Amino acid sequence: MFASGKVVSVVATDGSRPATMADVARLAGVSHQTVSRVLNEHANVRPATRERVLNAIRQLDYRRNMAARTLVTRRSQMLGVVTFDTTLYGPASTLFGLEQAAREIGYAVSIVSVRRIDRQAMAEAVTALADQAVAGIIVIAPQRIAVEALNDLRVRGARGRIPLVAVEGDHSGKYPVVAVDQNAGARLVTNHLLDLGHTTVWHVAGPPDWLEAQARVTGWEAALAERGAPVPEPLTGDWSPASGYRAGEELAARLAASSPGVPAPTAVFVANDQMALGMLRAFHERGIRVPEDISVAGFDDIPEAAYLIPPLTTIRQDFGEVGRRSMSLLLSMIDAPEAADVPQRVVVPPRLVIRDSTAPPHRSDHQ
Amino acid sequence: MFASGKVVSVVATDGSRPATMADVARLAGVSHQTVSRVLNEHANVRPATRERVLNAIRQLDYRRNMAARTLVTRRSQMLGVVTFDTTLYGPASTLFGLEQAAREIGYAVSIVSVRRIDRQAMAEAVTALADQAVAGIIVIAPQRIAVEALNDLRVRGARGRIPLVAVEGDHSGKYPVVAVDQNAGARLVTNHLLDLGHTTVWHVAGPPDWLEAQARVTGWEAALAERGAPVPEPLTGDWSPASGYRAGEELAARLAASSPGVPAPTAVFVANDQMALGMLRAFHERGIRVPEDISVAGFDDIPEAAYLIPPLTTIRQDFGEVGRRSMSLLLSMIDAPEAADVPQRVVVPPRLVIRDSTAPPHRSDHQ
DNA sequence: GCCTGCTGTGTGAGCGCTAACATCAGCGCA
DNA sequence: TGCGCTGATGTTAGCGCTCACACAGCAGGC
Repeated sequence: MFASGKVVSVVATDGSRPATMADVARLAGVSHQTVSRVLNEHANVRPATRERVLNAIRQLDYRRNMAARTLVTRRSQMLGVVTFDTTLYGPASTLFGLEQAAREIGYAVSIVSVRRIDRQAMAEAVTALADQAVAGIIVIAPQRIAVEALNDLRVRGARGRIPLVAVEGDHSGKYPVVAVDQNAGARLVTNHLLDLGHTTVWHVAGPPDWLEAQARVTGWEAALAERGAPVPEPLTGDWSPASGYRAGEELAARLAASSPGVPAPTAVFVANDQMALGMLRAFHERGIRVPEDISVAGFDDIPEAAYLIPPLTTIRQDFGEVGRRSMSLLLSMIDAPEAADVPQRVVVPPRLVIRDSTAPPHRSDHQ
Repeated sequence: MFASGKVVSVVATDGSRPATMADVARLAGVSHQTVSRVLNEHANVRPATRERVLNAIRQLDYRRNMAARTLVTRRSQMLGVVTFDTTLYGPASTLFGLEQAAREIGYAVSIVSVRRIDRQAMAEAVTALADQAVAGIIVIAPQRIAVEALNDLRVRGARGRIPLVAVEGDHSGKYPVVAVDQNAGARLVTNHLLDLGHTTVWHVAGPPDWLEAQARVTGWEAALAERGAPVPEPLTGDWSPASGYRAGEELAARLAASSPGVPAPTAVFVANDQMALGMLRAFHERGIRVPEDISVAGFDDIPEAAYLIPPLTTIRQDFGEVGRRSMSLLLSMIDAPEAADVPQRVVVPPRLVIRDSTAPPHRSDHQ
């Protein structure tokens, strides 16, 4: 009888006002308060009464008015997400995972994407969310400045402090962090290359103000140091294919200029797949073969990675998992605002994906 | 005196409840209604009074309670976005543009990303947004089923019909559409290849249930027909690099099997860049040179396109512009709900980006 | 018989805002 | 002088919900 036929009616069946709690109460022959109790799953409602109310709700196609609820509880069934650039693969995937997880537990998601990250932009973003009385906030804050801005904020809503979780930041701040273990990922690739027999591994880092970029540098250095391998001066890019291309040119020059005294690079760990992609082209144009002349490894495992020329060895980050974990962390903070047992750092392990862009060094040419 | 020092205080300065309109009214020595009038920019408030109110607002760090406002106006300052897969380059970029545009005009954005698109998922997504009393909805609905589901919906909120704009859909529906002209884009590439001297152009299409995929097929066919070129049977992929790789294998087989009677393909228009990327690798592995042996063109102009091997000729879609345009269209519908002069279709022109993956056919081998 | 305590339900107030109406001073004009 | 008009402001009544409390009914204990 209801919701039949082709037309799906959202909210109201006829042309009139949507049903209110009072309408439901009248139809079920109870008070509006009893309807509220049923909706909020309070105890102490007789099963028979509950059934009558539920029937009335179905019959009237009743939907609770969120605004009224928010007004009195001072908290909406909404979560806020502050993100930096939803076009980048990492943030986009995290956002996607976040949204899925939120909706499963009955929260809507309001997003604010900031163009530049600074104190003011961060304050504005968080204020906009506080205005909506969000129950909690997740900040995808991969840059140092974002974490600093966050620490200066006193995030208050109509109901006191708003729980906040940072994603992909570091642990220096006041807020719990959920992140993929960048350091471990960097060690993983570096050790993989070392294991293949390379004397050392070069590195193309991401922008220095990105925490992830720095963690990858640190992990790479540590792995090298542990094995007693020399630590070359890292090159720096900006995550873009263009910057990877430029780094490739530079490495190519070093390859050409190598001599017995100045050994040629035989392996590079590039801080993300897009830069690795640019580097691959730079090498290709110069007739430098990957992995025969030089091994190249990336980070992220973008969908394209498996189809580059050659298929790219890289580190896979499970962004969906990051989204889910941060959501459940946030939820525990919302439910128990003062609990001390909230983990301050949740780490998602990365995984090494070996493809064809890495191989043992070629021992024929120079030394 | 205010907002000084390092700590940015959001919403409230001290530990008490946030200020209400009544607090502001008291401090300014007026009624709360006058405060409301100032806030809503009503006429008939004396400049001196307005100043006093504004000062009080600043002094108390007052922020209007959205929930209360929404409750009485039956409409929130929020826009809803339904999107399919925020991980894909197109939807992600559109979402980004959308959010920027929305915030500039003072709207918050609530997103719902659906995993699979069908009537029920669509109805749920839209219902969730209606529950939040969004002022308008934008649906990024690139698939046929999405448009159909939309047409079956009667999108009603607490305040009657909610304005809705579809992005990247087609025009068969009840709702205005904003989209890049896929057909024109396909013609652009096809003609470019024909102009280079190719006898005909092969095509790798996207999934048949995607409207964009179909529009690209149509445009390609039309361009071929106009020039009297033969229309080869199109191959089909699923947007992924893997499917592009498989299409590449198939074309490679045709190249190998070509004879004077069965001419070899010399040019392919691939329906998106990711598939083109997969195809490039398939060709590379088989020693088929691009563009010497075969020209390859893509669609989208993803950030990687310029750094593929070889750099990819493709069609650039301005997703940011799509976002901005749909936002302003939606806004005009919100402001004038019954206006008949709302455009039913806004088309954003695509642009041909010529790089190195396309060239005149090599007239040496067969033929 | 009465008190106590529990369960199930109803009543009333009020969250912070806007919309509609009410009020009132000041002015022009017959 | 009185009338109506306008501009500036105040007053009142909700929007639809949840919270705190009231209260009835019934069991159990003494």
